[in-house]
Amino acid sequence: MSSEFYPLPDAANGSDYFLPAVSIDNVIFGFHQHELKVLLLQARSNQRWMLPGGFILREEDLDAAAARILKARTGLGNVFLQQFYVFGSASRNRKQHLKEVLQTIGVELTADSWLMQRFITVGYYALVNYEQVIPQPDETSLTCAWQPVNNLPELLFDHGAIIGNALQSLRLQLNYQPIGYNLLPKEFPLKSLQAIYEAILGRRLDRSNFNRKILSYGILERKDKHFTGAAHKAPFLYAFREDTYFKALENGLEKYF
Amino acid sequence: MSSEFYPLPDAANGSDYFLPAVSIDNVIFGFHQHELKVLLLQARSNQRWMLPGGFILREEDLDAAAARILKARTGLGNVFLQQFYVFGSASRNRKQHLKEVLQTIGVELTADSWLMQRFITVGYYALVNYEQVIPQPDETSLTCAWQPVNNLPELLFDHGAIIGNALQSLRLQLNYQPIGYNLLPKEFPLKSLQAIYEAILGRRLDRSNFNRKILSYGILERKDKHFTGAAHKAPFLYAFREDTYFKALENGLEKYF
DNA sequence: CCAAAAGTGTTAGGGGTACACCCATGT
DNA sequence: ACATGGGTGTACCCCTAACACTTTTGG
Repeated sequence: MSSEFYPLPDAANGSDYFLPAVSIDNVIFGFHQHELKVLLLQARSNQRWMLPGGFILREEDLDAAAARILKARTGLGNVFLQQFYVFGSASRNRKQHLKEVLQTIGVELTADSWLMQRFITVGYYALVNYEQVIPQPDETSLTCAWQPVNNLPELLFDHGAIIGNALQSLRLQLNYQPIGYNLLPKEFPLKSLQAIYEAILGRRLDRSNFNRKILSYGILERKDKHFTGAAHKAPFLYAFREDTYFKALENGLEKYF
Repeated sequence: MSSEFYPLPDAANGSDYFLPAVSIDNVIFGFHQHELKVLLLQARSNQRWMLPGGFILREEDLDAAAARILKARTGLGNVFLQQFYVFGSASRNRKQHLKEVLQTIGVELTADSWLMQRFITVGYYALVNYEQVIPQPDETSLTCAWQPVNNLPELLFDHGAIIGNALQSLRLQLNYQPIGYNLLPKEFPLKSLQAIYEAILGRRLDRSNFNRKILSYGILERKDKHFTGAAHKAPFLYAFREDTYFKALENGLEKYF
């Protein structure tokens, strides 16, 4: 939880708008320059980074709330969004930070505010196309920006642990989720897809074997060659064949990775 | 949510004791007579079955709440308990049922009761040793009893879907969780372990290959033979070697199943 | 002796891994 | 021509699946 205040509740009666005691935090993954990145917000009050989060409207599905919060920071709708864990430790403490954050937008919190009670937060991870995202900071944030997963800045609260947990879940579900489909543009070279798998798995894969494996399942369609201007063979571009891809995911690709 | 009312809240001020709007439901798996079973409660008010559930104390860790709720129904502490999903649809509707349930213990709910608002519920699954459980119904229930996973009675709310979801999660995590260790007594024949894997996976496994595979990793220790009195060769009993077993699980047994 | 289940062995096939090799491209 | 990276081929190894055979037990 942290930054999704639309409609902006006044601190005293936010519980008229939102489910009390529950928040959502989104771990939004993008892929750029052969690196896996996460979209983060930087707090105005103390320059620390945090996950884009928010609350659930009184009569809103949990998934819909996560999608609304994601849309507010990225502008994107209809993206792949997956719940992965609930963080419910009683010692999750955001009180001091919340006070400071809300002061920057001129809101004073009293000790009995609905925001000052203990919260549990539901973690969602999203896979989005980096190029389509227009990061939008909220009122309490300096910036909204991509940060490399392998070199994260220091994070507020337990947000560092939440990202680690998201990555681990992503790894476990790798063969059941449309990883590349969401992270890549429509057409892409195999090398990019391989780089994504390598970034998520955290280890190198053999190029030759990767190509054979991924092509063997018939989920990709070969398009034209792509001339980058580099001094080597131009790679073919590929696109996912939606019909076979989603059918294949139902049974998992575990035989392939 | 449903049946864990200790300390019993009065309907008006339960939110003084509990986190509002969040509940827990436990899917408790046991193994008996070659069958996977789930521990359920039968409501006094309408004879329908449901999952044992409850609420989270104001300053209680989520995991601790799930453990407390499990202990109230089974008498067991220190068991394997794993969060698997949050059910957060806005249309999860328990209002009518809650009214009826609480009437059976003489509590009248008003429309503005904390219990009458929308709840999201966190699903946990537990693996327990069937023989150690002493099922304990709560005040609103006729009985607390084991039901076979493959032949469940009709369930209240979305509890049927929750059990299905728990099973699916269990399948996915099969190679990372100490399945047999929690479901079986200290010593057991390989056949029992195989039956558990078959029940969870929903398909038959080859006996010969299963034995070779499971033994190849050195997580089992052979004990004495067990004479059942049946007219065939007496099987060896085995016990988990805790040292190697838990080390092996960290990396997963995926090469083995 | 027989039936049933445990224990052990064997074989064929497939897929993963680790390479080697050739091809296309722009400098 | 050459360096770079793409595309393709291959051989070895291990695992899996399927099934056969032997051993033990009580009827």
